[in-house]
Amino acid sequence: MKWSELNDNWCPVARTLSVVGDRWTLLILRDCYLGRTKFEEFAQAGGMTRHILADRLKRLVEVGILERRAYSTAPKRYDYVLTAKGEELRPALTIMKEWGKKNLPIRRSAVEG
Amino acid sequence: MKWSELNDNWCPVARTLSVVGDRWTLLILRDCYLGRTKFEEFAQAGGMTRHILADRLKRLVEVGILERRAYSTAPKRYDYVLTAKGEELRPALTIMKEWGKKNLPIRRSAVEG
DNA sequence: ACCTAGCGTTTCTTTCTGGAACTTTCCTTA
DNA sequence: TAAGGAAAGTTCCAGAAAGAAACGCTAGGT
Repeated sequence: MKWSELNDNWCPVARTLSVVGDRWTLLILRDCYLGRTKFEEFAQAGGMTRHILADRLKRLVEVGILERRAYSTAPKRYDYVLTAKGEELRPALTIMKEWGKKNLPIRRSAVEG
Repeated sequence: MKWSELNDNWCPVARTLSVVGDRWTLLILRDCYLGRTKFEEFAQAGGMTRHILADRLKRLVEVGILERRAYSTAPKRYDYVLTAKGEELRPALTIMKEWGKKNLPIRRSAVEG
């Protein structure tokens, strides 16, 4: 089965994962929940390449999790803000945060957010 | 940043995703929550190739989300069962299930689990 | 005129994934 | 006792996706 065929899967979990289930998308969402909205912010904080970032943002907008909003007209600039739909996924990330804190402690440094 | 560098990231969400954040791992977990335990069951239900499945199962065992347990010694056979650690991620999948049901309705058929 | 910021896009190389057959170890059935 | 099958992986190859890093575009600052 191809990843793209998952969006009509019988299982709602599979359909959700067809949208947010890849390596970087959930990390972008985390950044959104932390208040980031701009391309450059995601690019610097997220760690993925700009290439991938542009692609994932487009997909998140298409599916209605983020909204692409012009915040400046003179030099055309857009940022990305969470929609209500996007907010509904926040609890899932919260669970992952707690799980990571508890089960995957950092070895190199003790800093934690 | 490479995916593998994520396991010592400052962010607990990132660390969690370094373990379960890829295309198929969460789908394997879904199967676990549905009661599947055997390699062949995952292979048939999940839709991923056996290749990838073997790799992901190994990783889930290494990190302690699943336990590889011999259920037959004569022909050596193993199955994979959730640990307590693994059970703790169930709520995240539940949220994704609900989100998918609500926000990504099926177009082709009306069957739903 | 030149530099910088913001938001992507392009190119090239490396890594990962999909598909399908193959292996190994036993068990069953004829 | 030979044939066939089941379970749990492995191996091989072609094609898709990701990483790195530079390039492009628009517009404002100096």
